[in-house]
Amino acid sequence: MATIQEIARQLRVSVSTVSAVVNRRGYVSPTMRARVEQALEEAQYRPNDMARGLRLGRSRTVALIVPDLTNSFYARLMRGAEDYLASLGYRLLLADSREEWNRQREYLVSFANGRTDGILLVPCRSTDEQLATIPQLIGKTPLVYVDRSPLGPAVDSVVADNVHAGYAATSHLLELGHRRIGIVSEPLDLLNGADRLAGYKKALRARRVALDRSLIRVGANTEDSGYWQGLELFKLANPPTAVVVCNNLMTLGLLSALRDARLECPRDVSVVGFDDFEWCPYLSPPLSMVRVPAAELGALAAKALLKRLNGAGKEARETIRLPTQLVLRESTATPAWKSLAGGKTQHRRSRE
Amino acid sequence: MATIQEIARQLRVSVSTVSAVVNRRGYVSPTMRARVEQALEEAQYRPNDMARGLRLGRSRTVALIVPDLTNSFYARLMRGAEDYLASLGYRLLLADSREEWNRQREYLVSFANGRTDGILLVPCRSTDEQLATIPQLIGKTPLVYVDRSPLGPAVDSVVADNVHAGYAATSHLLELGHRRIGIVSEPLDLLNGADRLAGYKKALRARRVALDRSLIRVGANTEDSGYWQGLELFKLANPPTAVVVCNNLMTLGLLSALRDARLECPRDVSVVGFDDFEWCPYLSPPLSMVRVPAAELGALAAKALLKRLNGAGKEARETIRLPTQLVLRESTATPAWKSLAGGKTQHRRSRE
DNA sequence: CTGAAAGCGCTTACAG
DNA sequence: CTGAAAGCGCTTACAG
Repeated sequence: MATIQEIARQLRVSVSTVSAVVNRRGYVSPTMRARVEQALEEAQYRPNDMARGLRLGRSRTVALIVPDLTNSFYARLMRGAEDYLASLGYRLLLADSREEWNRQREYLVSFANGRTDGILLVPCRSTDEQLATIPQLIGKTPLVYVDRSPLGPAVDSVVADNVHAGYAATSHLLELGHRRIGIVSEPLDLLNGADRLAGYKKALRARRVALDRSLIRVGANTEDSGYWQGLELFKLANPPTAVVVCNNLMTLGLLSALRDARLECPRDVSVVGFDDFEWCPYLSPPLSMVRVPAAELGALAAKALLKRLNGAGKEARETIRLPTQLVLRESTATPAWKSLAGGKTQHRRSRE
Repeated sequence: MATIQEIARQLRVSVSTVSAVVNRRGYVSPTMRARVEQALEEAQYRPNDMARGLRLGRSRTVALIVPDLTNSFYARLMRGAEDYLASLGYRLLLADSREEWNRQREYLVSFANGRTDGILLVPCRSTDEQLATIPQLIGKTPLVYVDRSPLGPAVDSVVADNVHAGYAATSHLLELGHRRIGIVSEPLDLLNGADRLAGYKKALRARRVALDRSLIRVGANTEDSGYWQGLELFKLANPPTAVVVCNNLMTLGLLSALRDARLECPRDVSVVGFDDFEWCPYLSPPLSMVRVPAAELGALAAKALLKRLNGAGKEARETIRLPTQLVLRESTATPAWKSLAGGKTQHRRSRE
């Protein structure tokens, strides 16, 4: 592949001149420019970004690490980040940690060594000790946490308002008349999970509904765990008439559990899931879901990172918290005992 | 960030020695090694991959460009590639062309300029002229086409056996007794689309069912186009009793069309979709789908690329074609006219 | 076994 | 306006 040197030698001009026309900077006489451009074209010249990056000390490249790229929530988050970055001439490198600390560690090191300008991280589940090693792994590469953030305040992060999301989902069920409301929570070592559960508790408290610990199940964010935790809930002596499920894969699992327990949704049990996505209206029944603004999360995180890159980097770290939205479809309804007793019509939303 | 030079100076040894211990190559006396390792540790040394890549002329990095990362089919393909590459110490860079030629072009150039070792490409829809410019865009960076391949034979590619997939889906419907079978095809400028349609025609021919052009609708791979093409089919004077839909998003759209046409699946119309994925069993009805081995596609493409990288690169280009699988659920059944006439029980599969 | 030096391809003051 | 030269951080023959 042709280099600037070769082009310069061939044309008997200096490399600075060739470099100037390649980068459209500095003055080059029109005739000179034309000659160089033609030579570049003929030689099929392509700048070597590694050399350029080495010289410049930056690559206009940002990395994003997510815990599961097959989960459309993260795919949309990625897209939000990419669109924002592309509009400013930055490239996005993507990686999937598979919720495994070792993979995440390797990616962090790899991106830091590759001298990526900055890193966007949806951290995988990890212990406090692991989290504490992150700064050391990445050296001085700027980092912004997205969607999930560690508990310490000294980081930049962009997350959803999970407390309010949990509160809103639970309140909706309470308003329909449900009093025994179960929750399949995310792991509590994830701040998101803890916050959503806190919102649930807050909603019960606001309505003066006593907290029943047997209705709180902590899942592992997988379809399987949604299934098993759901079954536990349904075989309780006094089972819930409604369930909040804090992640989309677990919602899927809970649907299976419902089926295997011969329960019908929403007739027997109402369900509110988390992380709405394109297929939800087509599920059976169409699911009421909390929509978390994935693309905005990605875009704002990218924005915060670039700000950190360009600013002196001395401003205080900040956490941005985005509102969520409750999308009602057909998986939530007035509880059976109430519609029987009170004769109220069953609460349903049209499909759209 | 500390450099090898700095470490060497500080220790009063040569850079070669430091480099040798960093890379665990060549002989360094144990005491020397220990001293260097400690200094490296203290200085929090991280090798600069750009410098290394510039010097070595390779980066152990491969790029993958897909047309839609929010489509779980491509997410799984990506995962297959990543797993294979990681096992051999290669990194994967991901990009999403959004089915837009301009984005794809920029990524190709960017990866080529970044001196990525090789590129895996699921090409976006493009004209023959656009396709013809690809070699020029990427210079001599090795390229393997995945899932979709251009028509010329002079490329490496790993694709599904789409002719047979279309044949199997259609044959299944024919065996159930359907004779008016519609198809919502992918765009025909995509070889995949053309092949799946060819398989459909082949199946009809094998059963001596006359081809009815009004039953063939060409969609655009979007949910919207699945919806509209589906409606066209259903409002035919003589509508189909079954439909093959050649892509997962279009299948989604067709489900909406069915609903809006007040048709029930599979009672009124049977449906076989393409690109099975995790939520299909939960859809209403659970969908019978052609499963394309996305992860294998990704892994084998990565393998073919590495072979090209390491081999002298002189072997003939080759196309690898993977078999698909028909997954039967509840969206396909004996046609109504037949169950009425023949008194046969309706053909159903359990949900599993 | 260890050190001095060249060179990967580029950009950018600094002269002329 | 254009050219000669240094240097980004690394690896690797080549001497010693």
